[in-house]
Amino acid sequence: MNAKKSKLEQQFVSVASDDGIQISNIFKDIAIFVNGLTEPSADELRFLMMKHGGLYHHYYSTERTTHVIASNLPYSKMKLLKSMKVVKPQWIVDSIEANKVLDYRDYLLYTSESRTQPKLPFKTNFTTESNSNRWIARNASDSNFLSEFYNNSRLHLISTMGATFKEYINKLRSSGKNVYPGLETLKAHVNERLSRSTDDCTVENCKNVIMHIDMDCFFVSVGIRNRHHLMGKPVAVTHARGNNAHPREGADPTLERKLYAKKYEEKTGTEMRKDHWSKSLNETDSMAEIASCSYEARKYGIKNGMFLGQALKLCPDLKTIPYDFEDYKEVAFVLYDTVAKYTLNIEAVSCDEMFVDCSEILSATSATVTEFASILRREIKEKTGCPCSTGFGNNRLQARLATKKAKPDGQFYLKPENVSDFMNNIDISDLPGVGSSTSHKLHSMGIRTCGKLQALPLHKLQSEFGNKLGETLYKNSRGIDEKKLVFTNVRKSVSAEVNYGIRFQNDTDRDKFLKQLSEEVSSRLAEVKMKGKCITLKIMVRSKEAPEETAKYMGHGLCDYITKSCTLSSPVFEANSIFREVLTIINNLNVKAKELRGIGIQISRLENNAVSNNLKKFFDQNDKKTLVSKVTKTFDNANNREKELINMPSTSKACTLQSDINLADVSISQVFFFHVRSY
DNA sequence: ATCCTCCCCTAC
DNA sequence: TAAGGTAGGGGAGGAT
Ligand SMILES: Nc1ccn([C@H]2C[C@H](O)[C@@H](COP(=O)(O)OP(=O)(O)OP(=O)(O)O)O2)c(=O)n1
Ligand SMILES: [Mg+2]
Ligand SMILES: [Mg+2]
Repeated sequence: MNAKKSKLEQQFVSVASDDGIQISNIFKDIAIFVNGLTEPSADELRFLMMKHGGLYHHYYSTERTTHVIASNLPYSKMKLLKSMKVVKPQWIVDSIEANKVLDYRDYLLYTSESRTQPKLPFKTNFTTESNSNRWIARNASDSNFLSEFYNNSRLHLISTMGATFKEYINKLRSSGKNVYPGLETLKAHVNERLSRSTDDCTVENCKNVIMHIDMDCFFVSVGIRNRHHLMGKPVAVTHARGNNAHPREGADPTLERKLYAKKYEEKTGTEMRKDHWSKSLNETDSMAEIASCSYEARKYGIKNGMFLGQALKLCPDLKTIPYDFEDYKEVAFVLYDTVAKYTLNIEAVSCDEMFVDCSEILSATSATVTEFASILRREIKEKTGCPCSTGFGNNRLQARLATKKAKPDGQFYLKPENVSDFMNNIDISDLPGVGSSTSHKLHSMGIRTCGKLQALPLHKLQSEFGNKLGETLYKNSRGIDEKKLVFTNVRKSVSAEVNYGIRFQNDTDRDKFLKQLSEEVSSRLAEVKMKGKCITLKIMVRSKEAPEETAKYMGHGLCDYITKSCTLSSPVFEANSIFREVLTIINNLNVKAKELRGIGIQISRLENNAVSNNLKKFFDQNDKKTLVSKVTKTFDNANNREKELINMPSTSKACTLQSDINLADVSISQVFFFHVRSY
């Protein structure tokens, strides 16, 4: 491959120097870096740039590279390059044809959800392969679909943010220099107080006080900060603004819901009571999901995850507001940073939620639970403008249930002597681990509260729900939870899946998407410096009885789920290796491309793919001459980069580096450079 | 016994 | 129109 490439390069070089003619100077202020496979190829682009007065960078430089050229950029890589102009290669070709530099903005690889970049209208008549970048991707056959989708998927956002904060806590804890400025402020406050509430904890039982903290209707709270007229009103965050669905030929919400219910009955032998689709919708009712709804909206029975159409039936007055992904991130970081001022004994649960072991905070400051909760909540509200609630108890279960009681904008300490009474009235579906399936089973046994649940003997619960869940139900119903907080998180799998917009006409489109997804997973593995032995392909296939057109626009509809995995003798992270395996799997499954409604790739049995391992491999696989030349080539670039990097916090530094590494495709030499420099 | 694969369930 | 992701716990049943 390398040999082939250099031969090509020589050809171009010799052609260029042979005739020595520069055709034009249109690219005189342009310097490109080509990422990944493109059409025209990188070598051809290099040749074209040379002929038209432009520069071609073998390595990406933030200072000097003006444009990144790519046909496909894994989304996770693209995110790191948000500030760069990532442009389709056609820009170069068309510019040469026009003999002037065309507006690169017409050739941007992706469209963003950002408000500053208005989306161009969709024109059905003119969509072609070569200019499809001008229009918004409608389904997974479009090459832009994946990034378009991830840019707008709130579930993708909360998943990646969850992972981000688990990693964030890991990093803060392992950085060693742990200072807790919050403890001093708390102490000062304690010294000023007039009297200690008797209705609170004493020094002895400060041990093992667990706090659970969670933002109140997170996305809504963030969104209404600057929408004063919506405060105190029923509000929901969703993509749709009202019941405005376009009717589509063959789409039948009533039929699909009936089939869904039928399938459910066949499986469970009981009637479906799915909250989120319990009302019949007509074809213009919105099937956009509500990510979060205000407490005023909840009074009407509206819930997170419900279709907007159904919510509007419950409350026609419901106001909807759009997403603001950047703001959610900002607020979430403030939440975590604020708690981290007091302790790093934090188990990150999600972007708006965590468990905290408060034993050290309370014993170090002699603050009461109530004092700490008030101060912490006030601080978070002052900094973010958003309310949160806290619950305290002797274990994570009690803390979580206390939060539930405290909401919204409140705090509650479930003291040991009150646990027994408190549990009696707790609804079984409030227990963590009890979702729709388990609660439905319990309901059909006539059990709705933990008090009732306590009457069932352990063996009965275990035979009904399995050993583990049975035991958990038995203990949790009594307020017992032996699970410890987990402060350092270890990844066990990495995956990327898309079950929206999957519509393929043929295997070629299917395979193109599968390749992009492989690149996405590979890029995520690289981000966390991991590789894995087990590759799993997950697909959703239209159920036989389901109509081809789904009730929800581009939704998956009623599906059968299939997963198939293969285990390799040695772990991999390269996109090609992953693609090869999933392609084999999908070809053996004999599922028609047109019937696919969802695709996912998961890598498990992970091992570290640490820099030092790569370095070692790099040394093993290259002779001395190659090593020296590769490292020298990146020296200049890396030297410039370091100036920018030096002021960054270590996490961003690692990210930026990682993006360079992926981008430049010179992983080892660049890492080598920094590795050596940092010691 | 223990492990592996293919599920199902749950939480955000 | 709409953006139904992602990670982990765990069970059934077959292979070792
Ligand atoms: N089905 C869901 C559930 C949650 N979320 C997002 C939006 C929520 O705001 C955020 C946090 O989830 P929570 O379960 O904490 O719910 P809220 O914060 O919205 O409300 P609560 O006050 O009950 O915590 O995650 C989502 O998009 N879809
Ligand atoms: Mg919340
Ligand atoms: Mg939450």
